[in-house]
Amino acid sequence: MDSDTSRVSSRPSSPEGDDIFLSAVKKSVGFSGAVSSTQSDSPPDLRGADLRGLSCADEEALALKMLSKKDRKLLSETELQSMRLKINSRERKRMHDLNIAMDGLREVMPYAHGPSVRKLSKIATLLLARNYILMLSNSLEEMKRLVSEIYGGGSGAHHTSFHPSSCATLTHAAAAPLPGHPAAVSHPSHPVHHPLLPPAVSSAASLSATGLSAVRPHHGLLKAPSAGTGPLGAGFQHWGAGIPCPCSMCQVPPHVSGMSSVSMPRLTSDSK
DNA sequence: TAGGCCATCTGGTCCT
DNA sequence: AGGACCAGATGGCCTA
Repeated sequence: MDSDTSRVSSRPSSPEGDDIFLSAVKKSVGFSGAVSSTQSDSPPDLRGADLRGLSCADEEALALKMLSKKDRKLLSETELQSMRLKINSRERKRMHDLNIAMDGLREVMPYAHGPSVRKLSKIATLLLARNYILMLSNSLEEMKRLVSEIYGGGSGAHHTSFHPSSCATLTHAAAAPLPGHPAAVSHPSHPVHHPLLPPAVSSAASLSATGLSAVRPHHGLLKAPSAGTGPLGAGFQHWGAGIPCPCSMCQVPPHVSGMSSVSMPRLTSDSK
């Protein structure tokens, strides 16, 4: 009944709730055809033949007229069953909302969005989001530090004077380049790893701590290898495209007041 | 065919 | 009491 992420990237993570609910109702009422045998849609003791046909209003009314002990028990079972359906429906809705939120998270992730790109799995989305947040906050701190270096009255006020040291503390020389950065895209053998990498400060220890190795993002997140756009695709080509790279190589204008003005919408607009 | 990922059901627990 | 949340179980679909 569900479809998987790899089928179509735009696959809705939530199937039609009405259909599922209706099918659940059918199944619960005794519509046992085309239903998986093991998946008990209602407690096994409630799936007796007595409940078949109670979906019909007439038969339900008829059952209400029968006030024997057995039928009262039946009534309570039907109530129990309807309650079960309600609970199941709520749970479905809850999971659907969760999936919607997950889709929203995917949309703002620095990851390719397109028909040829497989949707990130849930665990990959969460791990990527975590590391992306860490990376952004790290870059923000670095940015603040550089700005204070420039305008703080130090001898290194000139733009080029601080580049080597600051850049070294950033990601150019680090093992984990910023996503989309030239240093990052120069590793085609690790197409999807970079977006998942933690900030430059965090090293392999942090990487393993996040369990990223378990995600194995290279194992086919791309349905078809897109050599042109790379793993980040059109949605996140380079920091300079929308998110200024904090290094001086990428020439962040000194008049940029802060990261609050950084055009983050780039991510959302491209992700569409 | 095995493994990964997912949706759904279900019972339990906690909270309001 | 009712709802939200959670985790385990189960089966379907897809890919390597």
